[in-house]
Amino acid sequence: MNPKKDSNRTSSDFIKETLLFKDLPEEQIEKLSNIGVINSFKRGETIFSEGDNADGFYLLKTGRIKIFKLSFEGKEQTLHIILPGEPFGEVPVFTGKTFPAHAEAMEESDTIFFPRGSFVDLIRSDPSIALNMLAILSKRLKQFIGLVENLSLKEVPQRLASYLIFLSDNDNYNDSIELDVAKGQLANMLGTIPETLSRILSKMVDRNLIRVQGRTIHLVDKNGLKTISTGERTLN
Amino acid sequence: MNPKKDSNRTSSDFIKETLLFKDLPEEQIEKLSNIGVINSFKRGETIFSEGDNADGFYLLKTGRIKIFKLSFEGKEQTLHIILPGEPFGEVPVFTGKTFPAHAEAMEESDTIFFPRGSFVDLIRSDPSIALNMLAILSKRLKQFIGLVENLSLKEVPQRLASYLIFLSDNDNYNDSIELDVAKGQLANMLGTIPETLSRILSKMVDRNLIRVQGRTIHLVDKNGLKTISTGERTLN
DNA sequence: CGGGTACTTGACAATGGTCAAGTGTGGTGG
DNA sequence: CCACCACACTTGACCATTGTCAAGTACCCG
Repeated sequence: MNPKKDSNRTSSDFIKETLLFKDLPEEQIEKLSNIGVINSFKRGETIFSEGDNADGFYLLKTGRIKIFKLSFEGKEQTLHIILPGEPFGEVPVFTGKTFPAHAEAMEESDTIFFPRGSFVDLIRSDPSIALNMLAILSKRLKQFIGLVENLSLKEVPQRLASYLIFLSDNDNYNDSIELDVAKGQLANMLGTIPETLSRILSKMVDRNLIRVQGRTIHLVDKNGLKTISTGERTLN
Repeated sequence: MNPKKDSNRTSSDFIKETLLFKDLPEEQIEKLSNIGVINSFKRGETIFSEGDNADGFYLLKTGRIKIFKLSFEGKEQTLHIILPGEPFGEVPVFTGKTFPAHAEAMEESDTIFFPRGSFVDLIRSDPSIALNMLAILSKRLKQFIGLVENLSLKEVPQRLASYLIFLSDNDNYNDSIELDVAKGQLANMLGTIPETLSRILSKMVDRNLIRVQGRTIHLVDKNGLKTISTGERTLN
């Protein structure tokens, strides 16, 4: 098989199914897929670092990307986990010139990079792209508001309970869920550390709220979890 | 004086000087100022609450608006303080239908309300508005990233030091600053409570980092504050 | 001058982080 | 197929930071 031709074809097929570009006419899609540069990253590889100059943004084709901040001492706070079809690193396209956070591949990932200039031109010519991008940024803003709320107004058990409920609402209606990330990574997302997460999980098991088998978690008392997630009840 | 005519005139003059609408041709400005509905709020009055249905967004003409979240127990986390010329409540225009947070006037304030439909039409017809709005949302996203970083990765003294340095960089190069909000409100912005803020201020005075006279703060040792703000040094 | 609000200070409690020492567990190579 | 190693996770003892509750002081507005 011819890798170049193949990746071109799948690129345009892929692009037109993303939330960002779904409304574009075929010809624009073609143009985009010629402009976009495909890059592959191995698990753990850095895509960009906070402060790096940004002359464009990325669209994730396959894999998963972690967007995060690091403290002076090296503690990590995950801001976002990017899934296939989502753009990332788009903030500096519209504001300044440097990335406000770090991006790292969580697994083998393929990205498509779009240079800033041609993307801004596209927006000028096609307002539906602008509206799509506005919707994406607004959604992200909302997610950040939720994250701020968690970090500032909720304690770790509440955050964990919220996350478990969130997963079970999304996945299925059977009350057994599969963590999509390692527990250490989950701690980073919830704004805590693995030790604390581990302790709270055991406490929840003691209280007969959940059962844990590796990454599988059975929600035994979903209502109990809900009252904890709102802060009505505590874990003590 | 004729209040209606007057407010119309100042409306369009005001609108064309905002970041959002600055690039619009005169005729569009006129149209907007006819569409926009002026509302006045007294100090402490609620503009909207989290969960309220949103069928448009606001532009602040005069005064100050606080955007905030409340916890179950009633603790407040300030997300943003809106200044004249800035839009607010714009997120649900592009995503869903309800406001993700509360908005309250911090002082006597005049706002201009734009219904969703006509604004989306405007974006479709004029891409420069879209780019302006994208710039505004991106900037806000960046601010939220900073807030998350503060809440998750920094302790309160670091947050306070960052804020003091931020004010002094903005205001003047003379190392004396004026708090733009009450200390209790500052505590809400920094993700803490008045008691803790008060204690840390006194500690900073003890360490000869600052001097405090009401809302005026003299930065005695700006370098010291900087090393604290990064986490290189602590306050102990 | 009076009253309410904002702010300060103290004693205490608790949440969650640190450090250290285990206990799995999965994947690779022999 | 098993052994081993690295790494993820767990658990315990301890401590720091910050929140709670209560009381007192200062300050501003009418």
